[in-house]
Amino acid sequence: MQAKSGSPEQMTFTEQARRAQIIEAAVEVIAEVGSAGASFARIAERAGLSSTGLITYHFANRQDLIDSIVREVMTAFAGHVGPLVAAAPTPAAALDAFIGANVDFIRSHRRHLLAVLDIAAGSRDTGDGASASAAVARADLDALQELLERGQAQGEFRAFDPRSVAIAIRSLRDGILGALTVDPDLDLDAYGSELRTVVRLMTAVPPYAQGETS
Amino acid sequence: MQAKSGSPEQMTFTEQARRAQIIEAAVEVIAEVGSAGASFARIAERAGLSSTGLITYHFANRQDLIDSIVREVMTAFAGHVGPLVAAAPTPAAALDAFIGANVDFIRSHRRHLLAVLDIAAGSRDTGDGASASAAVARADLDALQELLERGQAQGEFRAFDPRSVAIAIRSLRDGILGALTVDPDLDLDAYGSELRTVVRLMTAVPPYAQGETS
Amino acid sequence: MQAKSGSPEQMTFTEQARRAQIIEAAVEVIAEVGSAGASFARIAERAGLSSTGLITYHFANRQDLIDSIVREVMTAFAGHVGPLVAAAPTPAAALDAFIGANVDFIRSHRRHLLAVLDIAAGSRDTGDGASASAAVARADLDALQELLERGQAQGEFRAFDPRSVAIAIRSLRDGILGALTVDPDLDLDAYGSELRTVVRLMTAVPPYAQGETS
Amino acid sequence: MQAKSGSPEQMTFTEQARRAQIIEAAVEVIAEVGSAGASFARIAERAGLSSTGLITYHFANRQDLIDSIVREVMTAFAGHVGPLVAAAPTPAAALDAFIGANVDFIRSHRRHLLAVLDIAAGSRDTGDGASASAAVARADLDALQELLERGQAQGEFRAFDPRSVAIAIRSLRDGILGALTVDPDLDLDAYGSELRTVVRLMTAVPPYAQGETS
DNA sequence: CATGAATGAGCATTCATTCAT
DNA sequence: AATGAATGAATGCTCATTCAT
Repeated sequence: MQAKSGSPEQMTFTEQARRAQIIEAAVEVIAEVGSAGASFARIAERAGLSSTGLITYHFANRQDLIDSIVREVMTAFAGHVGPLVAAAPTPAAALDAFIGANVDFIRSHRRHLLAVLDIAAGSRDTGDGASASAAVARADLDALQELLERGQAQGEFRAFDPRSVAIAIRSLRDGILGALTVDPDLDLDAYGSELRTVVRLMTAVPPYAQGETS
Repeated sequence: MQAKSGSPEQMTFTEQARRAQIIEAAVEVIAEVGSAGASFARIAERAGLSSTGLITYHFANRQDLIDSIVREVMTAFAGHVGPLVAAAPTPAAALDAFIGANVDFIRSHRRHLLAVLDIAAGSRDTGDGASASAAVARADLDALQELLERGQAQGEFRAFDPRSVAIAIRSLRDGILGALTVDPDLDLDAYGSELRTVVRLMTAVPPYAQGETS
Repeated sequence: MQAKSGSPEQMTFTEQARRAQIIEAAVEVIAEVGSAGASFARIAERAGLSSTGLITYHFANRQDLIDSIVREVMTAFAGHVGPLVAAAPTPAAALDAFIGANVDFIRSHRRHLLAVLDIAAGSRDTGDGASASAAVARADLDALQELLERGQAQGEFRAFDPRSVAIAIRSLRDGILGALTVDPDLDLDAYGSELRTVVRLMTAVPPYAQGETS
Repeated sequence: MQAKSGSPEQMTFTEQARRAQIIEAAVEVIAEVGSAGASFARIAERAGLSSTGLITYHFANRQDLIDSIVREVMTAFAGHVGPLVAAAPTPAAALDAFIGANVDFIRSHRRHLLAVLDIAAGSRDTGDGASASAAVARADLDALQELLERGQAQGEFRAFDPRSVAIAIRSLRDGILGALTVDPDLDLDAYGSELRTVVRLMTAVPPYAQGETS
């Protein structure tokens, strides 16, 4: 009778299409007015639905909708960034590809990421500690840290605390969206290339310093 | 008859104390459940007030309360970071001091900054673009950019786009709070010192370049 | 998603019925305690609704509800008075029919008119001057003035300032409600017939004048 | 300790002055935004008081303030109209003086009367049935009726139901304020003189009709 | 006499959610 | 599968009134 959260295979085609339509509308609304301002009424209006009841019909509740958005966007994100990073020959190249792929994805999915970022910012205190966005964020950070450790093991990266630098790199990535919000005309190409330089400099083994300090 | 927003000198002692008490309670609540979830009811409860009416009595508006929080925190922030940065002999030292002072302030005012960051994240779509937090954020970024340009002029920093790197550094600073939210046990000392290294590496004139130009 | 103000044809049967029910309850409450005292809570209670939310569900606004009441009552009023006035053979007969029809309508719709009068009295200071009730009142007065001018052109009415006498007649009509409020046991039949005499006397061509011109 | 409603003799000079000042401010505010919109905050602001507490200090409660306004204005009204009516040699002259004095008083005390009219319109349902304004209105009407009866006894007025015509005349008088509200530029002189004519015509003994019907 | 801080009831409105159809 | 009517809790805010000073 009600909102199945089961795997997609159990859904009819119509069901899947409706869910996608609602998620897309919700992403747009959240990107525009924030998660807090994205009422079911506004989302339904944007999606051209006749009633907010349809949202509750397809999603168990608000949290389910929000989680679905995060899952959807992060899946697409992983599908874009993952292969490019995996294809890189060395950890340094992978890190460079990671920044580039992130910038690319942000360019093409700005609203989706703004929405997810807004959701992540607002998901505190839920008690269960395992909101979809928090879990995804943690996994993301772990992967980055592992990449850094591999690079250190192979001598491509200088000696740093991998957790700290992973956090720093994630901060830089997330900061792009913040910058875009404040200044929508930001030149993403220029900023992205500066970011690649910055990340290279902060991770690279210093050419002389290495010898000098030893 | 109500809620004067006049300068603090025009306020009675009681008025100032109550406002401070309410602001403190609001900061705690916002840091915990976000600005959107920080209802007057919750703030009043936290502050031990008998009713939400007292909040409206001391602040004209919800917006007035929010703006007051931002003003209060940013004033304290500027009071801590500003002098330390100003006292530094060179731009590079100033940048290092900036990171250090930020980490210090975040350590001692975590909830205050979480609150302000949450407010800033949620202040979109207002249109006028002149919400208290947006203005403060812009001024902050401009100051950082100017510092970088001075350092470049004095040959302390490598050639980079000052705006981009200013944004990057701000991203790193703001990211601390995000990291603290996800992982409250983060070792701030360790992360702060890694951050200082990272910022030095990303701005410093590369050793070989240094040699070439000398 | 909510509170359509569209034409009645676009409404479902249920919608129309609920709106009518709420309007009827609101009229009763306003007639009793005035527009200012007619809170949604009181109206909902009178209508037997479970919550004030249902009022906001069917009407966009308090203003929308108030305007709907005025529109509804004035439409019924025009539907009763208009044809009777239009059917009269001469302006004098029309004026007589106007008074009679007004008294009739007041008798059968006392509370409705009390409500509308109260709304009209309270709709000041809005500035735009185009509240539903103000517009209706002006149109009403204009029609009355035009009737008087026609009567003067046909020699049925004495020479008077048509605007002034229109205002006077409207004052007499509106005064009925005031009198009914103060003294609910007022004999409307007696008062109505006296009013018809009074209006005839104040507009008729004086007998001697009549004789002179014949 | 608190708001005495006792006779003026028991009040100090300051007390009297403060009450007058508050009443005057309240009259202005009520005339502008209506009784419902005239909050203590607005009245205190208009009167230049530092707190609404001062109003409650001088008046027992809102009803006391409202009643005081009505009493004050109606006393002034009676002081102006009464003597002029009493000085007239005949009932017909008294009635004519009554209309003239009313128009005069309205001209010089427009806001005061608008305030009282608004108060009267909103004073329903109080239960005790004896709100200050209702009592005053009744006394006013009784006096008018008595005047009409005297005129009939002396053969100056035609045979009509004195109560009905008294109500009609009061309606005409009260209507002036309504007209002034809708159209502030109304020519009071012209309207007043038309009103005198109208009242004469509706009360006078018809020159021929009298003979014809007998 | 006067002040201003405090109180708590009441307001219109928004909202996610339920449910009969 | 979808609709739209209904619910009731929650929100920011206004208000008359109280009271210690």
